[in-house]
Amino acid sequence: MAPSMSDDRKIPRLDEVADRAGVSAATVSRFFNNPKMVAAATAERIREAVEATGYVPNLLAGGLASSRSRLVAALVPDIAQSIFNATVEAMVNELSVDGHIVMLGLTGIDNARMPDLISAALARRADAIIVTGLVNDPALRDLMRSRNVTVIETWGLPDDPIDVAVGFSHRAVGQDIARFLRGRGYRRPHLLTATGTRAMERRQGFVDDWTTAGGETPTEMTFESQTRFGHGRAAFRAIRELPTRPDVIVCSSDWLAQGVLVEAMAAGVRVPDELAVVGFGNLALAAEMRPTLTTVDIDGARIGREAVDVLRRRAAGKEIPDRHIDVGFRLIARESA
Amino acid sequence: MAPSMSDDRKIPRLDEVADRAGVSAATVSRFFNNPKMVAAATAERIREAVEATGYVPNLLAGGLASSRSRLVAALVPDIAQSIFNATVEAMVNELSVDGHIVMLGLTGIDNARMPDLISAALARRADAIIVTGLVNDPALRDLMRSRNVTVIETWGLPDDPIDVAVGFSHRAVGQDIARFLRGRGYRRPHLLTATGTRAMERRQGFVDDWTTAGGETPTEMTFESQTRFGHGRAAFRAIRELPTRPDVIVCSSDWLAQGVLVEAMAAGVRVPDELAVVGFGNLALAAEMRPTLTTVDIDGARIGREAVDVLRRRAAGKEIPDRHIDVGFRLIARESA
DNA sequence: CAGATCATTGCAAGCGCTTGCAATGGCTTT
DNA sequence: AAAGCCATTGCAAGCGCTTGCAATGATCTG
Repeated sequence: MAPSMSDDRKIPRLDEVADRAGVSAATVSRFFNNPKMVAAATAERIREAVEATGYVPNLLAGGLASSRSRLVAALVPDIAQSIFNATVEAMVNELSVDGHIVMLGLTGIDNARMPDLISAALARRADAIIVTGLVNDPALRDLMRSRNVTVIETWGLPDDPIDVAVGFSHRAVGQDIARFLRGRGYRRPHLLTATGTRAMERRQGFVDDWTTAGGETPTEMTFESQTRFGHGRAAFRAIRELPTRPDVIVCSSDWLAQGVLVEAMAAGVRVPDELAVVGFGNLALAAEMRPTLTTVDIDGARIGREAVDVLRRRAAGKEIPDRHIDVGFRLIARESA
Repeated sequence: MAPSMSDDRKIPRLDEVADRAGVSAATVSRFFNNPKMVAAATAERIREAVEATGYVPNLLAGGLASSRSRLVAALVPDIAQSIFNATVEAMVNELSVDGHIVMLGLTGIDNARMPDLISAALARRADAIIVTGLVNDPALRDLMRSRNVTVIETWGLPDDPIDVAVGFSHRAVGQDIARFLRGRGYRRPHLLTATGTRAMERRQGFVDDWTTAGGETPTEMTFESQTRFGHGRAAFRAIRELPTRPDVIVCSSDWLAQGVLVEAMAAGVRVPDELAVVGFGNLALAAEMRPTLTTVDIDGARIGREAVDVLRRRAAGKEIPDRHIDVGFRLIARESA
């Protein structure tokens, strides 16, 4: 009944468990951290003592002594309706198997809180820091490199990773989309791009491939903020005013694409005959709405798993031969293009 | 260039900063934890020393000594496309202002991993544990109550909270929907419900209100798993086979509702004239798709903020007078009903 | 001007665990 | 039967910080 703050019943400690089991604290410690070192009979007595006392190890103390925190920081821009959620989810699930916890840090779509969050992670002596946003500040990169911490950059493949990168080539995505649309005979693409670095890389990949192949420079619009439905809507209307109407709209996110689609349907524009649409992300909706959306699928969960795999290899003392781990992507052709 | 694991440059400690600033370690500690206690001139020297050494406090050691971890555990079923994300996002953002970090735990939709995650949180001596899933095991509830940790249950208002609850009455939601539909003249509701405890409470609220007001017992279907688009689709088709066709479908999630809607449109059924649909959650899509969805909006971010507010009040030594904090809900009438 | 008050600071004893090293005793091996 | 090996366990010295208590000097107070 009383609020839990007030009852300060004593919390059992390691040595009490040890006393009860008739062994030293060291043995109980080993029971938790290195079970194969303790004899079966002893282990059983310890197990009973733990049970009886309701002992829960103090990992703050343990971490201090061993300088292993069993804490991994996951730093993402946001989780509201983020494309990164599958990655975070996979990471959290994989790591909890190993007895690690994850600190969730939200850097903001502009990554403004990145420095503070990295500090917070280092202050807790995180075993690893996994970021999806970009860390541009050289001082920060150096700080992380100077610490005994694994750093994994995900969802992209920077030329010179801080440590290890798990992701795919955004440029290649753009190129693939260009190639695909060319193959389908489209002539006048219009690009709808968010101003983020990666969306811009995809855009550049598209433009380069398209023009190199003799296509005209695509018309385009960019958006400052995170792209949502509303932007897609507005964009569709703006596009209708264009002197030469595009025959396909290439969006930097499925949200954007979905907005365009909804507005196109409302305007009675036939998709893809009059106007085709391509998205990016393959959200749950993409395959469910009508028309179904042609988009690019990234296996976000796999990115999370691969990242954890790197951590495991490190923990096992193995070297990571290739600092770039490419998980690729898949262009999924559906009804909209 | 070398992987960061290998260069073990020495990490600066508190006393090195102290030496450099010509003060004792205690003073530097106070500089970080209780700045108003140190003289301005001294603070400035310390600041410089911190800067020069690149010192980052070791919060494992600090937490051990002070028995304050500045760690809050957030335990949610999942984050894939979860209705709880706004709550988690708000919490993380609010807490980082106070210098707290949040440990994200995914309990699974059946809450199977809840016990392990609570142990993990207690092992890190979390200052607070915030759960959205239900903690049914009495032993677990007692364990948490016996520890010096604030426990906040969210998204519901259990009769006897472990500590504090922030949420709303699911029963009342069901009742409100029943009242609303009656007001609009609907007669034959059909319920689509996930088997979760809370969805069931809403269902019960609906049924009780509906029948009490003289309505016939609604037809219904329940789903074992997490409800997605696909379930809504399948449900729609099944409903078409019913002997008496319902005039409104009440879904326990927007996903379900959206699936029904998509399938209804495809089948040429006019919404809401031939068939109305009500959802729950007010996802981003609800207002964007056509027809727009009548649903119930929960201010998830507010739940997160209120929870953090409770933590702050506790930290300030204030008592929490009411252990139930009701954030309410809003039924949003749109086109679909 | 003596005594009291206050703002700063340092001392040193922990906080609860981990782990290198050494000790113990039972088994093998020759 | 002596020597060597191995599995198990205990000892004790930290890990890096916080904080109650006491000391110091400065500023007030009457």
